[in-house]
Amino acid sequence: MQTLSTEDYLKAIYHVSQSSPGAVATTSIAKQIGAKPSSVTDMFKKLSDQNLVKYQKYNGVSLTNEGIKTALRIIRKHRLWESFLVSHLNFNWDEVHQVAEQLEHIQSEKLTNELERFLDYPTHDPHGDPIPNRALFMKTYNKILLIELPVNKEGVCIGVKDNSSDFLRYLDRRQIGIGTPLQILHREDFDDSLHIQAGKSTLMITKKTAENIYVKP
Amino acid sequence: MQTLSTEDYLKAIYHVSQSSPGAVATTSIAKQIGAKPSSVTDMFKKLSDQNLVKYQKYNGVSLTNEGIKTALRIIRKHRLWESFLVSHLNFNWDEVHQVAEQLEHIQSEKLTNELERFLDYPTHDPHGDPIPNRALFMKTYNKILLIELPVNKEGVCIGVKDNSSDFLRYLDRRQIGIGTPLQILHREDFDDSLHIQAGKSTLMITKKTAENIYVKP
DNA sequence: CAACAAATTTAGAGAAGTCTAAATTATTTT
DNA sequence: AAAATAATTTAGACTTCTCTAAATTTGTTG
Ligand SMILES: [Mn+2]
Ligand SMILES: [Mn+2]
Ligand SMILES: [Mn+2]
Ligand SMILES: [Mn+2]
Repeated sequence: MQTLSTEDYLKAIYHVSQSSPGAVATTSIAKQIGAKPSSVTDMFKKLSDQNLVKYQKYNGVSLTNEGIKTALRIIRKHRLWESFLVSHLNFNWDEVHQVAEQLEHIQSEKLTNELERFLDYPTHDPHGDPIPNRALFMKTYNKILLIELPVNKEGVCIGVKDNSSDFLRYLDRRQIGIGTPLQILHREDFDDSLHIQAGKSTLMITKKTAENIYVKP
Repeated sequence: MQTLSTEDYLKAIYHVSQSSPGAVATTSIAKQIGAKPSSVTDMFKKLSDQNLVKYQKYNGVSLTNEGIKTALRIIRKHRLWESFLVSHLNFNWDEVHQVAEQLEHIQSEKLTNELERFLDYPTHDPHGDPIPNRALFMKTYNKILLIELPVNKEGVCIGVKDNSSDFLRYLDRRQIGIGTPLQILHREDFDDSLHIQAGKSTLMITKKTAENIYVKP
Protein backbone atom coordinates (compact mmCIF):
# COMPACT_ATOMS: atom_id res chain seq x y z
CA MET A 1 0.00 0.00 0.00
CA GLN A 2 1.50 3.29 -1.10
CA THR A 3 1.36 6.71 0.48
CA LEU A 4 0.10 9.79 -1.30
CA SER A 5 3.65 10.99 -1.74
CA THR A 6 5.11 7.79 -3.19
CA GLU A 7 2.17 7.61 -5.60
CA ASP A 8 2.87 11.10 -6.89
CA TYR A 9 6.54 10.23 -7.37
CA LEU A 10 5.75 7.05 -9.28
CA LYS A 11 3.38 8.94 -11.54
CA ALA A 12 5.98 11.65 -12.16
CA ILE A 13 8.63 9.05 -12.98
CA TYR A 14 6.25 7.37 -15.40
CA HIS A 15 5.44 10.61 -17.18
CA VAL A 16 9.04 11.72 -17.48
CA SER A 17 10.14 8.29 -18.72
CA GLN A 18 7.45 8.42 -21.42
CA SER A 19 8.69 11.71 -22.84
CA SER A 20 12.40 10.91 -22.78
CA PRO A 21 14.05 7.53 -23.14
CA GLY A 22 16.51 6.01 -20.68
CA ALA A 23 16.82 6.47 -16.94
CA VAL A 24 14.94 9.29 -15.19
CA ALA A 25 17.16 11.93 -13.63
CA THR A 26 16.84 13.33 -10.13
CA THR A 27 16.40 16.93 -11.24
CA SER A 28 13.70 16.12 -13.79
CA ILE A 29 11.55 14.65 -11.00
CA ALA A 30 12.43 17.51 -8.67
CA LYS A 31 11.04 19.92 -11.27
CA GLN A 32 7.93 17.85 -11.95
CA ILE A 33 7.06 17.35 -8.26
CA GLY A 34 8.20 20.75 -7.06
CA ALA A 35 10.66 19.36 -4.51
CA LYS A 36 14.36 19.75 -3.91
CA PRO A 37 16.74 17.23 -5.50
CA SER A 38 17.81 15.97 -2.08
CA SER A 39 14.22 15.02 -1.27
CA VAL A 40 13.99 13.19 -4.58
CA THR A 41 17.11 11.18 -3.81
CA ASP A 42 15.55 10.13 -0.49
CA MET A 43 12.40 9.01 -2.26
CA PHE A 44 14.34 7.14 -4.94
CA LYS A 45 15.89 5.07 -2.16
CA LYS A 46 12.52 4.37 -0.59
CA LEU A 47 10.99 3.31 -3.90
CA SER A 48 14.02 1.18 -4.63
CA ASP A 49 13.61 -0.60 -1.27
CA GLN A 50 10.07 -1.47 -2.33
CA ASN A 51 11.27 -2.70 -5.72
CA LEU A 52 9.17 -0.15 -7.56
CA VAL A 53 12.20 1.40 -9.28
CA LYS A 54 15.70 0.35 -10.18
CA TYR A 55 18.04 2.96 -8.77
CA GLN A 56 21.70 3.44 -9.50
CA LYS A 57 23.51 6.18 -7.64
CA TYR A 58 24.24 9.20 -9.80
CA ASN A 59 22.33 7.59 -12.63
CA GLY A 60 18.63 8.08 -11.91
CA VAL A 61 15.84 5.52 -11.79
CA SER A 62 13.72 3.39 -14.06
CA LEU A 63 10.39 1.83 -13.10
CA THR A 64 10.14 -1.91 -12.51
CA ASN A 65 7.14 -3.80 -13.85
CA GLU A 66 5.51 -3.44 -10.45
CA GLY A 67 6.29 0.29 -10.51
CA ILE A 68 4.74 0.69 -13.96
CA LYS A 69 1.59 -1.09 -12.84
CA THR A 70 1.29 1.07 -9.75
CA ALA A 71 1.77 4.24 -11.82
CA LEU A 72 -0.83 3.15 -14.37
CA ARG A 73 -3.37 2.40 -11.65
CA ILE A 74 -3.02 5.98 -10.42
CA ILE A 75 -3.14 7.44 -13.93
CA ARG A 76 -6.26 5.35 -14.58
CA LYS A 77 -7.98 6.88 -11.56
CA HIS A 78 -6.76 10.38 -12.39
CA ARG A 79 -8.18 10.29 -15.91
CA LEU A 80 -11.45 8.62 -14.94
CA TRP A 81 -12.06 11.30 -12.33
CA GLU A 82 -11.20 14.06 -14.80
CA SER A 83 -13.73 12.57 -17.19
CA PHE A 84 -16.38 12.45 -14.48
CA LEU A 85 -15.80 16.04 -13.44
CA VAL A 86 -16.23 17.29 -17.00
CA SER A 87 -19.07 15.04 -18.09
CA HIS A 88 -21.26 15.21 -14.97
CA LEU A 89 -20.11 17.99 -12.65
CA ASN A 90 -19.85 20.97 -15.01
CA PHE A 91 -16.07 21.32 -14.70
CA ASN A 92 -14.17 22.86 -17.58
CA TRP A 93 -11.13 20.94 -18.89
CA ASP A 94 -8.76 23.47 -17.38
CA GLU A 95 -10.20 23.02 -13.87
CA VAL A 96 -10.04 19.26 -13.41
CA HIS A 97 -6.38 18.56 -12.97
CA GLN A 98 -5.96 19.97 -9.47
CA VAL A 99 -8.94 18.04 -8.10
CA ALA A 100 -8.02 14.80 -9.90
CA GLU A 101 -4.59 15.16 -8.33
CA GLN A 102 -6.33 14.46 -5.01
CA LEU A 103 -8.99 12.00 -6.17
CA GLU A 104 -6.41 9.74 -7.82
CA HIS A 105 -5.25 8.65 -4.35
CA ILE A 106 -8.59 7.26 -3.16
CA GLN A 107 -8.11 3.58 -2.46
CA SER A 108 -11.03 1.45 -3.57
CA GLU A 109 -10.95 -0.87 -6.53
CA LYS A 110 -14.71 -1.08 -6.50
CA LEU A 111 -14.99 2.70 -6.67
CA THR A 112 -12.64 2.89 -9.66
CA ASN A 113 -14.34 0.11 -11.58
CA GLU A 114 -17.86 1.34 -10.85
CA LEU A 115 -16.87 4.85 -11.88
CA GLU A 116 -15.56 3.46 -15.14
CA ARG A 117 -18.84 1.60 -15.71
CA PHE A 118 -20.88 4.69 -14.79
CA LEU A 119 -18.94 6.69 -17.40
CA ASP A 120 -19.50 3.89 -19.91
CA TYR A 121 -15.88 2.79 -20.24
CA PRO A 122 -14.32 5.97 -21.64
CA THR A 123 -11.08 5.47 -23.58
CA HIS A 124 -9.78 9.03 -23.33
CA ASP A 125 -9.89 11.83 -20.77
CA PRO A 126 -10.95 15.46 -21.41
CA HIS A 127 -7.44 16.31 -22.61
CA GLY A 128 -7.36 13.47 -25.10
CA ASP A 129 -5.06 11.30 -22.98
CA PRO A 130 -5.78 7.56 -23.03
CA ILE A 131 -7.38 5.95 -19.95
CA PRO A 132 -5.90 2.58 -18.92
CA ASN A 133 -8.63 -0.04 -18.66
CA ARG A 134 -9.05 -2.53 -15.83
CA ALA A 135 -6.18 -4.60 -17.23
CA LEU A 136 -4.13 -1.37 -17.39
CA PHE A 137 -4.05 -1.49 -21.17
CA MET A 138 -4.59 1.75 -23.05
CA LYS A 139 -5.57 2.37 -26.60
CA THR A 140 -3.19 4.87 -28.24
CA TYR A 141 -4.03 6.63 -31.49
CA ASN A 142 -1.22 7.49 -33.77
CA LYS A 143 -1.10 11.20 -33.40
CA ILE A 144 1.19 13.97 -34.55
CA LEU A 145 1.76 17.53 -33.42
CA LEU A 146 -0.09 20.19 -35.37
CA ILE A 147 3.29 21.69 -36.30
CA GLU A 148 4.09 18.46 -38.12
CA LEU A 149 0.90 18.43 -40.19
CA PRO A 150 1.63 19.10 -43.89
CA VAL A 151 0.17 22.30 -45.35
CA ASN A 152 -3.40 21.90 -46.60
CA LYS A 153 -3.76 18.42 -45.15
CA GLU A 154 -6.88 18.02 -42.99
CA GLY A 155 -6.57 16.87 -39.38
CA VAL A 156 -8.65 16.72 -36.20
CA CYS A 157 -7.55 17.91 -32.77
CA ILE A 158 -7.34 14.86 -30.51
CA GLY A 159 -5.31 16.14 -27.60
CA VAL A 160 -2.98 18.66 -26.04
CA LYS A 161 0.60 18.36 -24.88
CA ASP A 162 0.55 21.31 -22.50
CA ASN A 163 -2.20 20.83 -19.89
CA SER A 164 -1.84 24.20 -18.17
CA SER A 165 -4.94 26.26 -17.45
CA ASP A 166 -3.48 29.16 -19.38
CA PHE A 167 -3.09 27.15 -22.55
CA LEU A 168 -6.44 25.37 -22.24
CA ARG A 169 -8.33 28.61 -21.69
CA TYR A 170 -6.49 30.16 -24.62
CA LEU A 171 -7.74 27.28 -26.78
CA ASP A 172 -11.27 27.81 -25.40
CA ARG A 173 -11.15 31.44 -26.52
CA ARG A 174 -9.95 30.34 -29.95
CA GLN A 175 -12.73 27.73 -30.00
CA ILE A 176 -10.29 24.90 -30.43
CA GLY A 177 -11.08 21.70 -28.53
CA ILE A 178 -11.01 17.93 -28.86
CA GLY A 179 -12.68 17.10 -32.17
CA THR A 180 -12.12 20.45 -33.83
CA PRO A 181 -11.05 20.03 -37.51
CA LEU A 182 -7.70 21.72 -38.13
CA GLN A 183 -5.79 22.53 -41.28
CA ILE A 184 -2.66 24.55 -41.93
CA LEU A 185 -3.25 27.10 -44.67
CA HIS A 186 0.13 28.78 -44.69
CA ARG A 187 3.40 28.69 -42.81
CA GLU A 188 5.06 32.07 -42.38
CA ASP A 189 8.81 31.47 -42.63
CA PHE A 190 9.66 34.90 -41.23
CA ASP A 191 8.38 34.31 -37.68
CA ASP A 192 7.25 30.66 -37.83
CA SER A 193 3.64 31.67 -37.30
CA LEU A 194 0.86 29.61 -38.87
CA HIS A 195 -2.29 30.59 -40.64
CA ILE A 196 -4.81 27.85 -39.91
CA GLN A 197 -8.40 26.81 -40.46
CA ALA A 198 -10.00 25.79 -37.15
CA GLY A 199 -13.58 24.61 -37.58
CA LYS A 200 -15.28 27.38 -39.49
CA SER A 201 -12.87 30.18 -38.66
CA THR A 202 -9.40 31.02 -39.92
CA LEU A 203 -6.88 32.32 -37.47
CA MET A 204 -3.21 32.84 -36.78
CA ILE A 205 -1.30 30.88 -34.16
CA THR A 206 2.33 30.80 -33.06
CA LYS A 207 4.75 27.93 -33.47
CA LYS A 208 4.57 27.34 -29.71
CA THR A 209 0.83 26.78 -29.89
CA ALA A 210 1.19 24.41 -32.85
CA GLU A 211 3.75 22.42 -30.88
CA ASN A 212 1.24 21.74 -28.12
CA ILE A 213 -1.75 20.47 -30.07
CA TYR A 214 -2.03 16.84 -31.15
CA VAL A 215 -3.89 16.01 -34.35
CA LYS A 216 -5.00 12.87 -36.10
CA PRO A 217 -4.07 13.33 -39.76
CA MET B 1 -6.33 24.58 5.68
CA GLN B 2 -6.59 21.40 7.73
CA THR B 3 -4.72 18.13 7.43
CA LEU B 4 -6.45 14.81 7.00
CA SER B 5 -5.74 13.99 10.63
CA THR B 6 -7.06 17.19 12.17
CA GLU B 7 -10.21 16.85 10.06
CA ASP B 8 -10.84 13.36 11.41
CA TYR B 9 -10.36 14.61 14.96
CA LEU B 10 -12.76 17.51 14.50
CA LYS B 11 -15.36 15.17 13.07
CA ALA B 12 -14.90 12.74 15.95
CA ILE B 13 -15.23 15.55 18.50
CA TYR B 14 -18.39 16.74 16.79
CA HIS B 15 -19.97 13.29 16.82
CA VAL B 16 -19.10 12.58 20.45
CA SER B 17 -20.35 15.98 21.54
CA GLN B 18 -23.67 15.33 19.80
CA SER B 19 -24.30 12.10 21.67
CA SER B 20 -23.28 13.33 25.10
CA PRO B 21 -23.55 16.84 26.50
CA GLY B 22 -20.69 18.83 28.00
CA ALA B 23 -16.98 18.71 27.24
CA VAL B 24 -15.55 15.86 25.17
CA ALA B 25 -13.13 13.63 27.09
CA THR B 26 -9.72 12.52 25.86
CA THR B 27 -10.48 8.80 26.08
CA SER B 28 -13.75 9.07 24.18
CA ILE B 29 -11.89 10.51 21.19
CA ALA B 30 -9.09 7.98 21.60
CA LYS B 31 -11.68 5.22 21.24
CA GLN B 32 -13.45 6.85 18.29
CA ILE B 33 -10.24 7.54 16.34
CA GLY B 34 -8.37 4.42 17.39
CA ALA B 35 -5.40 6.30 18.85
CA LYS B 36 -3.75 6.41 22.26
CA PRO B 37 -4.89 9.03 24.77
CA SER B 38 -1.49 10.72 24.67
CA SER B 39 -1.83 11.28 20.94
CA VAL B 40 -5.25 12.77 21.52
CA THR B 41 -3.87 15.21 24.08
CA ASP B 42 -1.29 16.34 21.52
CA MET B 43 -3.98 16.92 18.94
CA PHE B 44 -6.19 18.78 21.43
CA LYS B 45 -3.35 21.25 21.92
CA LYS B 46 -2.88 21.67 18.18
CA LEU B 47 -6.58 22.26 17.59
CA SER B 48 -6.67 24.66 20.51
CA ASP B 49 -3.79 26.66 18.99
CA GLN B 50 -5.89 27.02 15.85
CA ASN B 51 -8.94 28.10 17.88
CA LEU B 52 -10.98 25.18 16.63
CA VAL B 53 -11.59 23.85 20.15
CA LYS B 54 -11.59 25.22 23.65
CA TYR B 55 -9.28 23.03 25.70
CA GLN B 56 -8.88 22.92 29.45
CA LYS B 57 -6.28 20.57 30.85
CA TYR B 58 -7.80 17.49 32.45
CA ASN B 59 -11.21 18.61 31.33
CA GLY B 60 -11.50 17.74 27.63
CA VAL B 61 -12.47 19.98 24.71
CA SER B 62 -15.47 21.65 23.17
CA LEU B 63 -15.68 22.89 19.58
CA THR B 64 -15.61 26.61 18.86
CA ASN B 65 -17.96 28.02 16.22
CA GLU B 66 -15.14 27.76 13.72
CA GLY B 67 -14.55 24.16 14.80
CA ILE B 68 -18.22 23.29 14.36
CA LYS B 69 -18.25 24.80 10.88
CA THR B 70 -15.14 22.87 9.86
CA ALA B 71 -16.61 19.63 11.21
CA LEU B 72 -19.90 20.19 9.39
CA ARG B 73 -18.13 20.86 6.11
CA ILE B 74 -16.46 17.46 6.38
CA ILE B 75 -19.66 15.71 7.42
CA ARG B 76 -21.40 17.36 4.46
CA LYS B 77 -18.85 15.92 2.08
CA HIS B 78 -18.88 12.52 3.77
CA ARG B 79 -22.64 12.14 3.45
CA LEU B 80 -22.85 13.51 -0.09
CA TRP B 81 -20.23 11.00 -1.22
CA GLU B 82 -22.02 8.16 0.57
CA SER B 83 -25.20 9.15 -1.23
CA PHE B 84 -23.39 9.18 -4.59
CA LEU B 85 -21.82 5.78 -4.04
CA VAL B 86 -25.19 4.20 -3.27
CA SER B 87 -27.30 6.01 -5.85
CA HIS B 88 -24.94 5.84 -8.84
CA LEU B 89 -22.09 3.42 -8.21
CA ASN B 90 -23.91 0.31 -6.98
CA PHE B 91 -22.50 0.42 -3.46
CA ASN B 92 -24.51 -1.11 -0.66
CA TRP B 93 -25.09 1.03 2.45
CA ASP B 94 -22.69 -1.07 4.46
CA GLU B 95 -19.81 -0.49 2.01
CA VAL B 96 -19.77 3.27 1.72
CA HIS B 97 -18.38 4.42 5.01
CA GLN B 98 -14.77 3.37 4.47
CA VAL B 99 -14.55 5.05 1.07
CA ALA B 100 -16.37 8.20 2.21
CA GLU B 101 -13.85 8.37 5.04
CA GLN B 102 -11.27 9.14 2.34
CA LEU B 103 -13.42 11.18 -0.06
CA GLU B 104 -14.52 13.58 2.71
CA HIS B 105 -11.01 15.08 2.69
CA ILE B 106 -10.99 16.17 -0.96
CA GLN B 107 -10.61 19.93 -1.04
CA SER B 108 -12.76 21.60 -3.66
CA GLU B 109 -15.82 23.67 -2.92
CA LYS B 110 -16.88 23.44 -6.52
CA LEU B 111 -16.70 19.66 -6.41
CA THR B 112 -18.84 19.49 -3.28
CA ASN B 113 -21.46 21.88 -4.56
CA GLU B 114 -21.64 20.32 -8.01
CA LEU B 115 -21.93 16.87 -6.49
CA GLU B 116 -24.82 18.13 -4.38
CA ARG B 117 -26.50 19.53 -7.48
CA PHE B 118 -25.88 16.34 -9.43
CA LEU B 119 -27.57 14.34 -6.64
CA ASP B 120 -30.44 16.85 -6.66
CA TYR B 121 -29.84 18.31 -3.22
CA PRO B 122 -30.36 15.23 -1.05
CA THR B 123 -31.31 15.94 2.56
CA HIS B 124 -30.30 12.59 4.03
CA ASP B 125 -27.58 10.02 3.39
CA PRO B 126 -28.08 6.26 2.90
CA HIS B 127 -28.10 5.72 6.67
CA GLY B 128 -30.77 8.34 7.24
CA ASP B 129 -28.36 10.93 8.60
CA PRO B 130 -29.03 14.54 7.61
CA ILE B 131 -26.76 16.21 5.04
CA PRO B 132 -25.74 19.80 5.85
CA ASN B 133 -26.59 22.10 2.95
CA ARG B 134 -24.29 24.75 1.52
CA ALA B 135 -25.04 27.00 4.47
CA LEU B 136 -24.23 24.03 6.76
CA PHE B 137 -27.81 23.85 7.94
CA MET B 138 -29.37 20.42 8.25
CA LYS B 139 -32.98 19.41 8.44
CA THR B 140 -33.54 17.08 11.39
CA TYR B 141 -36.66 14.98 11.70
CA ASN B 142 -37.92 14.27 15.15
CA LYS B 143 -37.09 10.65 15.46
CA ILE B 144 -37.18 8.08 18.24
CA LEU B 145 -35.53 4.74 18.75
CA LEU B 146 -37.62 1.73 17.80
CA ILE B 147 -37.34 0.57 21.42
CA GLU B 148 -39.23 3.70 22.45
CA LEU B 149 -42.11 3.19 20.02
CA PRO B 150 -45.33 2.32 21.88
CA VAL B 151 -46.77 -1.14 21.21
CA ASN B 152 -49.05 -1.27 18.15
CA LYS B 153 -48.17 2.25 17.08
CA GLU B 154 -47.06 2.44 13.44
CA GLY B 155 -43.68 3.91 12.53
CA VAL B 156 -41.28 4.08 9.60
CA CYS B 157 -37.58 3.30 9.72
CA ILE B 158 -35.72 6.54 9.00
CA GLY B 159 -32.23 5.74 10.15
CA VAL B 160 -29.78 3.64 12.13
CA LYS B 161 -27.68 4.48 15.15
CA ASP B 162 -25.09 1.74 14.65
CA ASN B 163 -23.47 2.11 11.22
CA SER B 164 -21.35 -1.05 11.35
CA SER B 165 -21.31 -3.38 8.36
CA ASP B 166 -22.39 -6.24 10.59
CA PHE B 167 -25.53 -4.46 11.72
CA LEU B 168 -26.40 -3.07 8.29
CA ARG B 169 -26.03 -6.45 6.61
CA TYR B 170 -28.13 -8.00 9.38
CA LEU B 171 -30.87 -5.49 8.59
CA ASP B 172 -30.52 -6.32 4.87
CA ARG B 173 -31.12 -9.99 5.64
CA ARG B 174 -34.17 -9.04 7.70
CA GLN B 175 -35.31 -6.79 4.84
CA ILE B 176 -35.34 -3.73 7.05
CA GLY B 177 -34.14 -0.51 5.44
CA ILE B 178 -34.86 3.21 5.28
CA GLY B 179 -38.58 3.56 4.60
CA THR B 180 -39.62 0.16 5.94
CA PRO B 181 -42.86 0.40 8.01
CA LEU B 182 -42.26 -0.92 11.53
CA GLN B 183 -44.61 -1.75 14.35
CA ILE B 184 -44.08 -3.43 17.73
CA LEU B 185 -46.57 -6.25 18.19
CA HIS B 186 -45.42 -7.50 21.56
CA ARG B 187 -42.71 -6.86 24.10
CA GLU B 188 -41.42 -9.95 25.86
CA ASP B 189 -40.65 -8.94 29.44
CA PHE B 190 -38.68 -12.09 30.14
CA ASP B 191 -35.74 -11.38 27.81
CA ASP B 192 -36.62 -7.91 26.44
CA SER B 193 -37.05 -9.32 22.94
CA LEU B 194 -39.58 -7.76 20.58
CA HIS B 195 -42.06 -9.23 18.20
CA ILE B 196 -42.41 -6.76 15.34
CA GLN B 197 -44.09 -6.21 12.02
CA ALA B 198 -41.53 -5.13 9.41
CA GLY B 199 -43.09 -4.43 6.06
CA LYS B 200 -45.09 -7.53 5.23
CA SER B 201 -43.30 -9.94 7.54
CA THR B 202 -43.40 -10.46 11.27
CA LEU B 203 -40.18 -11.24 13.06
CA MET B 204 -38.41 -11.27 16.39
CA ILE B 205 -35.58 -8.89 17.24
CA THR B 206 -33.50 -8.29 20.35
CA LYS B 207 -33.51 -5.21 22.52
CA LYS B 208 -30.07 -4.32 21.17
CA THR B 209 -31.39 -4.22 17.62
CA ALA B 210 -34.37 -2.10 18.63
CA GLU B 211 -32.00 0.35 20.30
CA ASN B 212 -30.17 0.95 17.02
CA ILE B 213 -33.04 1.70 14.66
CA TYR B 214 -34.57 5.15 14.38
CA VAL B 215 -38.25 5.48 13.51
CA LYS B 216 -40.59 8.33 12.71
CA PRO B 217 -43.75 7.66 14.74
C1' DC C 1 -10.09 11.91 54.58
C1' DA C 2 -6.54 8.78 53.12
C1' DA C 3 -5.71 5.25 49.74
C1' DC C 4 -6.61 3.42 45.52
C1' DA C 5 -8.06 3.53 40.71
C1' DA C 6 -8.91 5.83 36.53
C1' DA C 7 -8.06 9.48 33.43
C1' DT C 8 -4.95 12.58 31.62
C1' DT C 9 -0.68 14.72 30.60
C1' DT C 10 4.39 14.88 30.00
C1' DA C 11 8.81 13.17 28.39
C1' DG C 12 11.25 11.04 25.08
C1' DA C 13 11.52 8.67 20.87
C1' DG C 14 10.52 6.95 15.99
C1' DA C 15 8.71 7.06 11.02
C1' DA C 16 7.68 9.80 6.93
C1' DG C 17 8.55 13.53 4.32
C1' DT C 18 10.67 17.74 3.65
C1' DC C 19 14.45 21.31 3.70
C1' DT C 20 19.40 23.76 3.69
C1' DA C 21 24.20 23.45 3.42
C1' DA C 22 28.14 20.85 2.50
C1' DA C 23 30.48 17.10 0.18
C1' DT C 24 30.97 14.16 -3.67
C1' DT C 25 30.66 12.60 -8.44
C1' DA C 26 29.94 13.45 -13.36
C1' DT C 27 30.17 16.39 -17.30
C1' DT C 28 31.75 20.16 -19.98
C1' DT C 29 34.99 23.63 -21.15
C1' DT C 30 39.33 25.42 -21.95
C1' DA D 1 43.96 16.64 -18.82
C1' DA D 2 43.11 20.04 -15.46
C1' DA D 3 39.68 23.42 -14.11
C1' DA D 4 35.18 24.87 -13.88
C1' DT D 5 30.38 23.81 -13.78
C1' DA D 6 26.43 21.00 -13.08
C1' DA D 7 24.16 17.16 -11.01
C1' DT D 8 23.64 14.34 -7.26
C1' DT D 9 24.14 12.66 -2.69
C1' DT D 10 25.00 13.05 2.32
C1' DA D 11 24.54 15.12 6.84
C1' DG D 12 21.87 17.25 9.93
C1' DA D 13 17.69 19.40 11.11
C1' DC D 14 12.58 20.39 11.25
C1' DT D 15 7.38 19.25 11.14
C1' DT D 16 3.50 16.22 11.77
C1' DC D 17 1.70 12.40 13.73
C1' DT D 18 2.26 8.64 16.32
C1' DC D 19 3.75 5.59 20.21
C1' DT D 20 5.44 3.74 25.17
C1' DA D 21 6.46 4.61 29.77
C1' DA D 22 6.39 7.54 33.59
C1' DA D 23 4.38 11.33 36.17
C1' DT D 24 0.48 13.93 37.54
C1' DT D 25 -4.24 15.05 38.44
C1' DT D 26 -8.92 13.79 39.41
C1' DG D 27 -12.50 10.87 41.17
C1' DT D 28 -14.04 7.11 44.11
C1' DT D 29 -14.24 4.20 48.05
C1' DG D 30 -13.57 2.30 52.54
MN1 LIG E 1 -1.68 13.40 -6.63
MN1 LIG F 1 -5.83 14.73 -18.22
MN1 LIG G 1 -11.62 10.59 7.18
MN1 LIG H 1 -23.65 7.84 6.76
